[in-house]
Amino acid sequence: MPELPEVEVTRRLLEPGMLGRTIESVETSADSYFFVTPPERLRLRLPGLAVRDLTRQGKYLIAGLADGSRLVLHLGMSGQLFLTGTVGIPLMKRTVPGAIVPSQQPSFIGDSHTHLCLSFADGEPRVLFRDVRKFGKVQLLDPGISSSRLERLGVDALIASGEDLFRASRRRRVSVKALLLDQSALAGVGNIYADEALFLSRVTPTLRALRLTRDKCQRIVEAVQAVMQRSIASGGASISDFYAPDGQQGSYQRERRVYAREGQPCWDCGTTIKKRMVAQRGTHYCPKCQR
DNA sequence: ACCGCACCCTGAGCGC
DNA sequence: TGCGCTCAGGGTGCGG
Repeated sequence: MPELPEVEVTRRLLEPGMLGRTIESVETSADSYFFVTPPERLRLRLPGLAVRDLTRQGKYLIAGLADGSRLVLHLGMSGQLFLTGTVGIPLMKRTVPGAIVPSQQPSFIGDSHTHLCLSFADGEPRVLFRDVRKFGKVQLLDPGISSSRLERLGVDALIASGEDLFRASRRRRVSVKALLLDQSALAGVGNIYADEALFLSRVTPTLRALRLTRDKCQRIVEAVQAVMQRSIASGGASISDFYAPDGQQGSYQRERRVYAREGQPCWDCGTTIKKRMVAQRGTHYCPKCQR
């Protein structure tokens, strides 16, 4: 689900519900590989810490805490972050029990897919982290400790230059599609925006990275940023089930030109949009516009 | 160093 | 209705 634009939309809506607030208690589901930091440790360490800032690096959200530690969150494929209380949270077809009537709380808010609940000293709202497939991650970094996950990331896609992509493409025999999905090249591009940006810049997904010119890299990065900025402005892409922390869905899916449009006509030339596997991912493109 | 692949997990949609 | 199969917007770790 979530690529850079969805994570940024999440960050913007979550920020006012976290900034300056002191965590009072932490509830978690049972330990699983969702927890890079074991849940007992989160329950022990987080209470008493205020949230200093909420930043984003690629698809990662990072809450800076008062003692200098950082809570790193990744949404994986199906992760959702919610603020309780606002509207009653749409979770697939259900609503989180207790999201609307907090007083009826049992000990744990949310459903069986809710893995983390942060409660704050000043009351509602709480922050819920739900993730059906558990490909998401939560990790607490002690003050001054770095994370190999974050260190591996390339320049954030929103601020990258054509030259950044060009440098990352040298001596890479992989397809340009694979290069865009590589988080150490540009951070934040996923399958949807890779396909959309390649369409917009008229580049075939299978083109070898080492054959890219500076000029083409420039066009691709401009296209990546154009589709991402546009998506952020429209609340992200809710193609299957992205919900922002306030329960709202985005509308970027209505603007997509190729992703999940196989068999439909290209908006520009009318040619049928094709889908094939590139870099082990479903890849959508217009065979006439992109070559 | 780089590359492709298996794998982590659950749910939806499809054909039979 | 139900079964089994495939696929899904991500990332890591492994062997070649």
